[in-house]
Amino acid sequence: MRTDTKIAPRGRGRPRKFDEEAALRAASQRFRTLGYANTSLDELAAATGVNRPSLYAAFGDKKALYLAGLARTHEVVDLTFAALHGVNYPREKMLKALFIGAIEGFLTGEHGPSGCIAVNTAATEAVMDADIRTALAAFVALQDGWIEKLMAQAGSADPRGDAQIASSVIHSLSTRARAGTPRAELIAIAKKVTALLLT
Amino acid sequence: MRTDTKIAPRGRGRPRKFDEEAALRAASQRFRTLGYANTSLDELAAATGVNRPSLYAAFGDKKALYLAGLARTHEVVDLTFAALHGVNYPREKMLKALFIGAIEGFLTGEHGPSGCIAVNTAATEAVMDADIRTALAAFVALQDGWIEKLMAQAGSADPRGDAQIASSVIHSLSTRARAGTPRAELIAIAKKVTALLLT
DNA sequence: TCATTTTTGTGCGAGATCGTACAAAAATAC
DNA sequence: GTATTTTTGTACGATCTCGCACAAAAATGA
Repeated sequence: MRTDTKIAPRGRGRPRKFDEEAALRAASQRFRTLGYANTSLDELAAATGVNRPSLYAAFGDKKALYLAGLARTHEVVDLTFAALHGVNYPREKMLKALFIGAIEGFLTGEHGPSGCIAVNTAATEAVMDADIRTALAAFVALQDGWIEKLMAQAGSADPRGDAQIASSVIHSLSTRARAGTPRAELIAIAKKVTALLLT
Repeated sequence: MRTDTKIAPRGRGRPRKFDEEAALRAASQRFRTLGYANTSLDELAAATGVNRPSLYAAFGDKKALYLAGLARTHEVVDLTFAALHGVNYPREKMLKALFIGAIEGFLTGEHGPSGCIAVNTAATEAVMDADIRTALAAFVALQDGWIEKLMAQAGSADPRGDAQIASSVIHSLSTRARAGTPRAELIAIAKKVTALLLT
């Protein structure tokens, strides 16, 4: 993953000192680690290298920044699934790619395994905040839908059912990663589901 | 579920005006809805009817109160699983009891479906807080362990594997409930996994 | 060179939040 | 009746947090 991006010139006034994409990445990372409510704007400013007024100018308030981070994650996940689309994997290899990819992603993080920002931070806010709930639902639907497509492509007899189960287990793998479950156990669970789905 | 409990006399000084169990229930409910970070002590005081100094005297600080709520949930879940232990259900009926029980519980809540306090609020704090991470891991292990026991009792050929999958799907059902997924869809997912586990 | 535009960065103000100090209240023990 | 013990409830201080105001800075356009 490239971390250096250019700062596009924006015409008239004083040029920006920060890259919006990079700032969004850093902010998302912080939100993922700490959760929405635990992440203060001071921390976001420190993490992004952008001070609060500039963050507000660029993204709006805290919630808008969080939603932008969720949307960015949504895009990244979308692209990741799209990359598997059209690749001619049999079901077993496809499932392995999905689970291993998810697990390795969930195990990354600034302060230990951090799982998925949507499953483990958006879900917390979802009950009280309709916007975040909508974004979470869209994220879940995106994952369910893509896996269904991939299962169909790989010749599953029940793509919808297989996708719902695989997707659900991925949600749990995210939560388990945050709980400190070691990689080997996560992989063991993935293998069990894979075997079951292949029967 | 009984909501009225007696206030036991505590010997010497002025008697308590509140029931510790009832206060813990109310506090847990609030934590489950709002998440740990979003729940202020003012809200807890209002929800329990106990003012802050008394809450501190009875439970310690905010985190101790949250952990006490998690522990109480742990006990309740433990008792619920224990009730199914020894009951002579075949696998299908046992799985149905597990999934339906989970789903109906997840759909309750003060402000819409609130899922599971451990999966959807403890997981958020787990990365930064070792105590909460430990409690979450214990909760997950409790559920995995019980379902394994129940699957073995019901004659599963791979109780461990079946339990990991069923337990994982239950985690996802909690998250999906908070995302606003309707009951019918949650039940459909449960049915799909049940069918798969019975093959 | 001078005006215009946009970003930066300091600083602030209103409000929320946590935890506790302290006196009054309500019980028991002697 | 008096002393002792425990809880209650008000009040407070210290800190954090959010969002913005405002002047300085750094670019472009005329």
